[in-house]
Parts: sequence; structure tokens; C-alpha cells
Amino acid sequence: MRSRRLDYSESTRSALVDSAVELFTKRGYAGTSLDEIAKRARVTKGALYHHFSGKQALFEAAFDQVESLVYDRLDKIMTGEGTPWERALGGLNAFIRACLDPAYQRIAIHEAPVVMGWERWREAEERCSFGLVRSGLQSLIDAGEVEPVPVEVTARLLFGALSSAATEIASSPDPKKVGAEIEDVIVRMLVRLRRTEPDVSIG
Amino acid sequence: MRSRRLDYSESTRSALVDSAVELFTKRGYAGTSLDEIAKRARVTKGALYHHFSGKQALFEAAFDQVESLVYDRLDKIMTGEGTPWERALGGLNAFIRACLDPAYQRIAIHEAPVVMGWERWREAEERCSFGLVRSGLQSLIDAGEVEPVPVEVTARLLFGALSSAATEIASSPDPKKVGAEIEDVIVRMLVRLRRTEPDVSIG
DNA sequence: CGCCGAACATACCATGAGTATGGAGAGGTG
DNA sequence: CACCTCTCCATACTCATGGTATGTTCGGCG
Repeated sequence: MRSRRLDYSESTRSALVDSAVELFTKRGYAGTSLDEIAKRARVTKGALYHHFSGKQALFEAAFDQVESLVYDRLDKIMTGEGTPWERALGGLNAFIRACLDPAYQRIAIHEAPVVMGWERWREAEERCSFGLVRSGLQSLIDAGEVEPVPVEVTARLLFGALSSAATEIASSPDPKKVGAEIEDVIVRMLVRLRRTEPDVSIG
Repeated sequence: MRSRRLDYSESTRSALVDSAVELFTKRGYAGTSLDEIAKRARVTKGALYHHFSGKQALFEAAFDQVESLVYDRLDKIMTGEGTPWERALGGLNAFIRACLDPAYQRIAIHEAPVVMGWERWREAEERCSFGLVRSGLQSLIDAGEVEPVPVEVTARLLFGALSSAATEIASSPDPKKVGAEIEDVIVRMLVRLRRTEPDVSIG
């Protein structure tokens, strides 16, 4: 039987992470003090340092939280039903909608590369959102839906475009409209890569 | 006649900026102390605070420095001779090469949005590199070289893709190779947007 | 019951950004 | 030349904050 203590411990830990996500989203990593985070979680710095080795570790926990939420949604779509093409479009749409979340925006996209260091961030993204973008693109190529472009590089470019688009969307006065515009442009790009009909006028 | 004092003052100021660029590039904004920067410039924090209102202001001066260097190079190409298509390709190539500079990489692309705040960064880029990307794209459309895509959004996507590609290039074991690959993919994308021949199979 | 250790709280230290103040010397004024 | 002033910069602080060291509580278990 699970002990009462472990419940408590787990609860305060998640309270700390939630608090961190909230404050990091609102005031950024540098602008948020550990005392604030602890206070919002109704504990002290002692508890914080009991659960995490430091500020960076807490940030990474917050990162994992927001990242995994988005990942789960995307993964469900990308590995779900439908043709590779439909799944790709669905995933694209879902990603853009995910980017409307300020927490994902600021923590996962903007500050993570700076706070965690680019190398670590890249590794994490490799297993998450970026991984899905790449595998999605790969599926399209395998299915013969699009031209065999260099997957790694193209996926990287696509992900970069989407990430920066994310900020653009979120900080726009009319996010829905800009989001739709961006989705439209990307889809048109993909369509141009498509080869449902035998090649015409290539080269 | 320009006074000797002004020369000295200007000299220490630029020494501080140079020092800041160097250290911010090597250890990042958060990892660099003002005392270090001042020491490297062979002055004290007093001098630093005489010339700049604080750490952020110094960072922005460093940002301006690296950004303007790149901007000048790009501007010369983008407003130079040749067809819009040639100038666009030249600008693309120059931008990718600029991204190989660690200072531009880390200061202008990575940390600036976090340190300066995304809003301020966007304003600055509006007048610099991003402005050139957009005007270049606009020229291509005006010249009828490419399809009339939505300029603002497409330019934003392109700039985002290039920025993230920048990191990929710089942190690659073989930057030149990856750089060439990325340039190739982008060019192929642009070519697909091109309409030198009357439209075939659109829609 | 009594003890052990996980789960915290409290008190402290070190670093670094920002400030307050003092001084030195160039350039102007009588 | 004497004196004054104002820029330019150094020195010596304050204060916030990340991190550490140590104390305290309490659930679980023998």
C-alpha cells in the first residue's frame, strides 16, 4: 500500500512544478526567484532543494511538463488513423494550436535553449516535438507523397519556421487569423512538394 | 577641433562593447559578470555604468554591433547589382555564412529575444536582417519571379527557418557541408515557388 | 514505544547587479 | 595664472538571490 508520506511528497513536488511553470511563463526564468516559486507552492526553499538540485533542474521539470502535454496530443494525431498526408496536416494544425499556449511558447520554445543550453534542448526536442516533425516528414516521403528531400535538414528548417511562427502567432493581436495564414502558407509549401501526379516541369 | 577627452571616452566605450561581445559570446548573458567585462576592457564597473545604464543596455550595444556588421554585408548584396533572383540567392548565401559567426549566432539570434524581450528584439530585427529578408522576398514577387505569397508571413517563416538553421550549421561537426545542404533545400523551395514558365498544374 | 530517515524549515553564505560618493584632470572664464 | 566646473571614471558600499549547512518534524516500522 502506497504510503501517505509519498502522496504528500509527490503533491508538493508537482505543486512546485506547477508554480514554476506559471511564474516562468509570466516573468521568465531570470525574472523569477526561487523564493517566489516556493511561496506560491506554499513551501520554502528547503522543500524546493529537497526535490530539485537547483533552479535549472526545476526549469527542466517545468519544461518536461509543458513539452509532454503537447507531445501527447501530437503523438495521438501523428500515429493515429488516416493517410500520412492527412496525419501530417492534422499534426501541423495541432502544433500551431499548441503554440498558442503561452507556457509552451515561452518555456519550451524561447527560454529552454538559453536556459538549458542548446545542446540539451536539442536532445530533448529530438525525443519530442521535433522528432514528430521529422518522422511525419519521413512518412510522407516513404509513402511517396512528397519529393525525397533531405529529411534531417528539411525537418529542422520546418521546425524552426514553425517555432518562430509560434511567437508571431501568440503575440499577434489576432492569433487565430495569423495562425490560419501561417498554416495556409505551410500547407501550400507542402503541396508544392507533393507529387500525386506524375512529375511535370521539374528542373 | 575634437577634444582629446572625447577620443578617450569613445575609446573606452567601444572597448567595453568589444569586451561584452566577446564574453557574451563565450559564456552567455547570464554567465558573464559586469566586473569581468570591465576588467577585460581594463576599466572598472564605474566606467561601465557611466556609459551604459545597466547590463541590459550594454547587451543591446553589443547586439547592435554584431547585427550591424551582418546587416551592412547583406545590404550591400541585396541592394547591389544583378537580377532580383540573383540578389536573393546571394543574400541567402551571405546570411548563412554570417550565421557561422558565433557572436551573431549567440547574441543576435539566440539570447537577444530572451534578454531584450521578444518585442524589442522584433523591432530591432525589423530594421535589420529580417527587414532585408522581407524586402528581398517582396522584390522577387514584384519582379514576377515567384508566386505572390503573403509576404509578411512567408518572410517570417523563412527568417525563422534560417535562424534555426543557423544554430544547426554552427554546432555541426562539418558546418560547411550542412550549410551547403541547407542552402540547397531553401533554394529548391524557392525554385518551386518560381514561375519563369507559364503556370502548369497549379491547383 | 522508540528510533530512523525522508521531508521539509530556518539560518546562513557568496556572488553579482546596481548605487552613492569621491577624485582627477581637461577646458573654459576672469 | 588661479579658479571653477563638468565629464569621466574609481572605490566602497547596499541589496537581492541562488545555493548550502544545519535543525526539526513526523510518518512508518520493528
